[in-house]
Amino acid sequence: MPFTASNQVFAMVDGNNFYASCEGVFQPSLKGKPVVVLSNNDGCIIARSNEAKTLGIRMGAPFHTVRDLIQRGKVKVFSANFILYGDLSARMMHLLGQFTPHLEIYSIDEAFLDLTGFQHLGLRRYGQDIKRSIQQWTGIPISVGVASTKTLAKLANHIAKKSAKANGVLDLTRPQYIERALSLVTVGDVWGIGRRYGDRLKGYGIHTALDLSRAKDDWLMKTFPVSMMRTVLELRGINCIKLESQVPHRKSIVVSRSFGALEPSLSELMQSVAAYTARAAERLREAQLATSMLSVFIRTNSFREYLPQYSNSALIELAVPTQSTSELIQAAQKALTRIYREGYEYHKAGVMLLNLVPASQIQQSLFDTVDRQKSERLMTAIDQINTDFGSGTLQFAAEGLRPRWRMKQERRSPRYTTSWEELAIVKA
DNA sequence: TCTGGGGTCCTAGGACCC
DNA sequence: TCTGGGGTCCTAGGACCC
Repeated sequence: MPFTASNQVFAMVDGNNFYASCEGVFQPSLKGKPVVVLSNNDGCIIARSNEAKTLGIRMGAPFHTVRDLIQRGKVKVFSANFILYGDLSARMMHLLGQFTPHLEIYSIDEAFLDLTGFQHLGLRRYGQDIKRSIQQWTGIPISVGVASTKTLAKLANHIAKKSAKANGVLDLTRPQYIERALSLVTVGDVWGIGRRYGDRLKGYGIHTALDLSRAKDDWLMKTFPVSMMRTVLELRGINCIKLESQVPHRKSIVVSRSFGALEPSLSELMQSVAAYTARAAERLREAQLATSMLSVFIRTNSFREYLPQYSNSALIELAVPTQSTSELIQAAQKALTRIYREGYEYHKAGVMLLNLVPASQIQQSLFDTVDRQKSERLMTAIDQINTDFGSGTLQFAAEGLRPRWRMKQERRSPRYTTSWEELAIVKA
């Protein structure tokens, strides 16, 4: 018996074309029109409405390579507006929480729901209820996949989104349907199998999720990392990946940006690194964490093979975990001077905070020269002002004023839900 | 001209120690 | 000059996810 019945029931819910759908929530005139959303720096396509997909605009395509398609197809183009998407996401997750005792928020637009014990309600009907509710209260269309493991729920969701018959909801808990479903899904579309493993598997004659579920265990174990075996067991209905409703605290915080066409000078690199550090430190305090290790990296544009290439990073350890922006900016600038070399066109820089610990665990060191309590009060005050009066109201001098290197965002929609200046205007 | 950003996990291999 | 095995820890790089 390849497919084990399990009592567990998971639903995987995600927003269809989430970012593009978010743009449509406050602009009903976009309905039925092709819409795309661009990455930071307006670099490439990160979301497409169904109509934009039909035009042949590929996910991840650099903006400039699809400019023609976009003009011909009269596609509406937006710069990413993550504040808006985050807010709509929070509303969606809040509603989903009312449908389950255990919710795992997996990404900005995806969640797993524990529906174990809900079978008597009719899982398909329950899924339709969820879908209707989210559509009604947020305006976001979603898809729902239901199955006995998270990997199968993902797969059910994948089919639900594509099949007209499913109408956005697929219940895959009954074993007799699983084989057929697995045969419909390309191996590369299975959760946990990416491009590389997908190609390798095809090389071995494994083309569908069904083929993969039938592969030999010992061969899998010696050919791939253990994560592959987990995926295969999950496809067979054996639970290996638990629902995580209590998210463990994150292990790293990264803030990085590319500079686009600009070639920053050393002083501009210094400013940008200071600004990224300040942003990372804000997120650190928001999560009530502290860091004792900071890494800075810079690199040239690897797409331009004809130019001299350079990429390096430097790690700075701090004696005591800290949340202080000024302390971190000092460390970051020290790291940058270590790795900076003249004569290169830098394309990207970033700051990583590592070794994160709960802020409550910070212990004063004997050799500590910083007055931590004073620094903490200052940071709290700065964060509060920036929350109340808008991000960037107060900033550190090291970040520079009106810098050239700030990213391009020429087509951002208003922050309808989070900014007083940008509320939707209703004409009656 | 123009190619995102932010995460996690796993493994291999080196350094080091006994 | 050649010669051992085993354990731990760390890091870099590769793979995956959204």
